[in-house]
Amino acid sequence: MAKGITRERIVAAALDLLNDKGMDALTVRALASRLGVGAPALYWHVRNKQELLDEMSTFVMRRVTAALSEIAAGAGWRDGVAAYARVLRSEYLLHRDGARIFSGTRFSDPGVVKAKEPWLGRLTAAGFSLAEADDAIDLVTAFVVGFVIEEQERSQSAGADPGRYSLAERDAWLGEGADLVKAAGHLRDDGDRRFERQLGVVLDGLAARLR
Amino acid sequence: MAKGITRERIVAAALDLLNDKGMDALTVRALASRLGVGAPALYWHVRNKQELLDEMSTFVMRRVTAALSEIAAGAGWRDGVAAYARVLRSEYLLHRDGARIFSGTRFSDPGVVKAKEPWLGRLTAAGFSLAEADDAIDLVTAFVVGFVIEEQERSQSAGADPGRYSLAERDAWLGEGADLVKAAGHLRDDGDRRFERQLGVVLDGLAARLR
DNA sequence: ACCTGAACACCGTTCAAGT
DNA sequence: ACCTGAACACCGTTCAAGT
Repeated sequence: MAKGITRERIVAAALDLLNDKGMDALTVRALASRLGVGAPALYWHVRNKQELLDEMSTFVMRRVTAALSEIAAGAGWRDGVAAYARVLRSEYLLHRDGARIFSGTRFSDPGVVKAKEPWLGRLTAAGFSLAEADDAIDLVTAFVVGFVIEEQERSQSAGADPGRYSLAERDAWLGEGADLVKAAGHLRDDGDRRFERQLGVVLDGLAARLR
Repeated sequence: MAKGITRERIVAAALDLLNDKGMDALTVRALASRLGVGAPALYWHVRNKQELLDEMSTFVMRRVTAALSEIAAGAGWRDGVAAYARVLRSEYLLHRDGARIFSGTRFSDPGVVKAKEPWLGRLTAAGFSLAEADDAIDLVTAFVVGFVIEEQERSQSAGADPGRYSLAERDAWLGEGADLVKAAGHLRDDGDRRFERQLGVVLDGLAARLR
């Protein structure tokens, strides 16, 4: 019953395995056994493990572009860019270590790269030059990637080593001085709010380019 | 002559090996042989490979904080934050896949975290609230991490697969349509200039918070 | 205290052979 | 066309034993 392995089923199972067991446990052998086949069977459908990882990240990015094509048809540039940032973050957050694994990989699907087209159109229509529009998309993408990498690392090592991020232990670990660092740690609120505030700063910076 | 392995020598050799051969070739065995010892010898000085990676990233971040303590004593907040962003980027660029490997890791040295203290002081003195100052540092860090991950991935896969990033091949790969994406690709200039422009946008966004 | 030799339980990948 | 079985050249890590 497990036969009839396809490229899509392999990618889907790989994403499941990643979420279940984490990056280190995402091995060709474990993936194959989850699909009910031997490890060499996968090499009929996929050139090597790197191609599998590329395919996984292409899958995630296709979901991002699909989610975006439904939104933001008539919205202003600011709301549109904000929606892009939120969708990218939430898709990364769906997968363990998503930002680290899926960022900075080459897409096997031209459609994912082409998805930039309407955004460039919207931004230039709003008054940005083409170069500014391209910079804007790259900047927002870079911000989301960096933000979520830190966010996921934090939540993961909090799970593995609870107390490492408790405020009291952190204060003790920091030792003498560093009062502002400690105070800032106590002010720190949840990821959603911090994301929205920092995204707002980026959008304000982009808005400043329109004058 | 190769004896007298220390933690520092191991970390230095690991960074060398990373630059020479890349992430996949950074194995405990290869590192040991470069130091003229057997692989198990390293486990006397380091708990496991993860601890070695943490130590490497702490080393890199110590260089960042050291470089910063020499600059930016009397500079304004904007120049100071810009200097931080540039130093962080250039230290990441010194190591192959530096941004991906060294971002989002836990520091073994409280001193690295404490280095935020003078920055929080400078930003609050300039009129930011403590929460805004903390956000500002995180935002700039996230931007640099995301930017350099993309930058290093691009330069690495350009080295491995030349032509993959040639404009003509890329245009052909994109196929029909996507005229703005293609035009933006042709406008794209070098990393330094793109970094400075995007950093400027972030700084403008932060400046908007001062009113 | 510091390192070696040998071993354990794994990896990704290849390839002849089966159906 | 699709998959198995067996094998190759590796991994990270442990541990008794040496000095």
